[in-house]
Amino acid sequence: MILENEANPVKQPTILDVAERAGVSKSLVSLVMREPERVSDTSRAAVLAAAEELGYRPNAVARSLVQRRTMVIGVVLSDLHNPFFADVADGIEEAAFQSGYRAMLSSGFLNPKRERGAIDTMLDLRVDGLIMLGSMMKVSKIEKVAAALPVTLLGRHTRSKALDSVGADDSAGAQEAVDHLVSLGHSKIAHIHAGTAAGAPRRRSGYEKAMKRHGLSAHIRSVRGAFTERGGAQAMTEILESGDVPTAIFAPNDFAALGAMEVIDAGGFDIPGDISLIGYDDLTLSRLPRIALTTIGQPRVDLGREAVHLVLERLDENRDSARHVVVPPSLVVRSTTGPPRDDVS
Amino acid sequence: MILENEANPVKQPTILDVAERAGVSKSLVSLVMREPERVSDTSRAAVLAAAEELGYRPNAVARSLVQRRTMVIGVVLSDLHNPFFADVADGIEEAAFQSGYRAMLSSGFLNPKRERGAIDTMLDLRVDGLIMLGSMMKVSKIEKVAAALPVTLLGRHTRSKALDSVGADDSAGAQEAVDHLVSLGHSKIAHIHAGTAAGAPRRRSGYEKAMKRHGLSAHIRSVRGAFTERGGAQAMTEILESGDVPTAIFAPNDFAALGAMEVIDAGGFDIPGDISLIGYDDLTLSRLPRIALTTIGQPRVDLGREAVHLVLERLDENRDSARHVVVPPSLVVRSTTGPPRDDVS
DNA sequence: AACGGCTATTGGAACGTTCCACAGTGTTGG
DNA sequence: CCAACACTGTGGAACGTTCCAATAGCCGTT
Repeated sequence: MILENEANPVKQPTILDVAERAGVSKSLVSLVMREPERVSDTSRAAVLAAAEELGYRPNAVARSLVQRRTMVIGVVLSDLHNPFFADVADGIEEAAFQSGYRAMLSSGFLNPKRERGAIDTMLDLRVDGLIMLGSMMKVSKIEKVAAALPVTLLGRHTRSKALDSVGADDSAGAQEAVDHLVSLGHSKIAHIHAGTAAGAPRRRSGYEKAMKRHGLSAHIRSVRGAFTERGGAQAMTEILESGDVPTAIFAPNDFAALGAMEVIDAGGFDIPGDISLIGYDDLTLSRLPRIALTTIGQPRVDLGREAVHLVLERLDENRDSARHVVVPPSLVVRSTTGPPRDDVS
Repeated sequence: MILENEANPVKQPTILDVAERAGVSKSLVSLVMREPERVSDTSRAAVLAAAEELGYRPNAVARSLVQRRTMVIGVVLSDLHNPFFADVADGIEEAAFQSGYRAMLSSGFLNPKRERGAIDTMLDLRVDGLIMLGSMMKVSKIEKVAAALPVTLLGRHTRSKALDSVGADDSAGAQEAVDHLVSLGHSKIAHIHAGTAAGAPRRRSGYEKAMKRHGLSAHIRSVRGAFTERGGAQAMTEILESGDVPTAIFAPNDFAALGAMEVIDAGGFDIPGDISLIGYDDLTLSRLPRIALTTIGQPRVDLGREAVHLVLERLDENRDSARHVVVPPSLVVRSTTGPPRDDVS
């Protein structure tokens, strides 16, 4: 008895095995797999039967080699834990599948070095296009990657000539947030900003623009925070300790809003009685009843779909100039916003 | 002027281009890429310089074809949104990378058909091994896949002879939950169970076992719920409406606990004053101060690492019998559990 | 009877690597 | 001074497909 010493449990059948069994040439088997209608009924049946019996499965590696296409779109997410990206990835997988492509994901672990590694892996595997979700790398580095294949940046704005991008209109979203608060009667509306992080500057300028539009320039107040729970908490602490407490807070995203919420709760203030709070992103957890955060939602699945289209335009329609797509966000009203206590303060 | 009509922005250089430029054979270039120390200093320098100038990057597709190995471990997650899987995936990527492999993720969208599609993609791409996170497919179908490559099931128990598995000890975790409640003085402890869903039966039997061990057989009470917010809410509603309200609830997971929490809150009961609540899984959101759920945590990153090792044992060490690894869970105490109001009821 | 035009099928080259047997070229030691 | 051996480097086969030009067979037309 001879022991099988292969690492692989079973050697998989190749197109030649199928051809031999069906009594035809390998070319015909290949044709049956790709364009069955172009083969005679008898041959097709024989090939299909042989393939079935052997459990044949075309080797995508070999196919990719000769076609110089993998039909795979690589997706590098900066953070697997961010539920926002999960929704976007859904849209990406969906759209890719419908166009005959498949999506493969890899995580960057919120770390530019590891993100670089993830990209290299994708490049080695010769994916046909790349979508970067919330990348933390420098645009100039990403542009170098874009010289080799179509790259779309998602959730981050750029004016790059080499790169496509798709994102929500952060300025418009911020203005919607302010409009909502003003319509409730607020005027002392403070903003926690997240510095120069992706999307943060536009949210801040949208806030300022809307405040001016409502004649509230005097009340503009931006406090430095970050896109994290901690950043939101620190900024909120600073605001409370200043003694001058606004009636409403516009946080740069939901995580920061959550941090602010904790500090407001701990300070003995009521939300929204004393302070209204609005976030940005509409995380899944923001709709939990105990949280019930009013926020600005982004059309996540659409974002994913749009990103795939941008890649495919370059791949299948030879577009070679950059496109930057902007989609509108929308307000989601829940329980953390309401009219200020003293309408006439 | 001739227009470049290629779909690919730039044709990537091959090993032959590098060889020509460096004035050596392709074999030598290959050797420099794989075992640089076996090449003379001058040749190595020449090859490296040529590769650098050309921006050469070995084609993993071609390499995989000849080596019949892709050095990729496929990970099929049943749901990208489940933060539990995100942590596990971290462990997987980490461990795979350290062993020279790379992990590629794909989502099954909580749908057995699409999960099947994700697996087929992985199989076509000839990944070397497969890890399934919280799969929704029948074990018998997965066993067929396991005939072609090493497969590890994570977060789901099986006694399969063809498949490896790794999971936390759900029975032990459930017992820890009960032990904790009993040590606080509870005796009327009800359990919301999730039927036959993955892991649910063991959590239920662990609950019953612990109750018996504490001489509380008379108080055993399992109400049908599910692994979702909604399922938890429905079961909790049923419990409250029964008139016989226990002093503590052990939910089958954190999502269900969240649902129960909403119903308890809405019913005007205090947590943990009137009712203590304990979940299972330790989701990231469970540690938000407004939630602060006491729960049973699983060593997620370790689970991921262990899954990779199981795959690699088959791949690199030729193991061919199934292994089922169980890791112990641990209690995480937060604010939803406390002593019952009337210690002497 | 020869030919043109179909349709169905085939063999071989190509894709970009790795792997292996082998060929030079010194160097060492008997 | 030559056999043995390291050390470097090379050419060709192989991996499993797709693609393309070529062929075989058949039918109808002149």
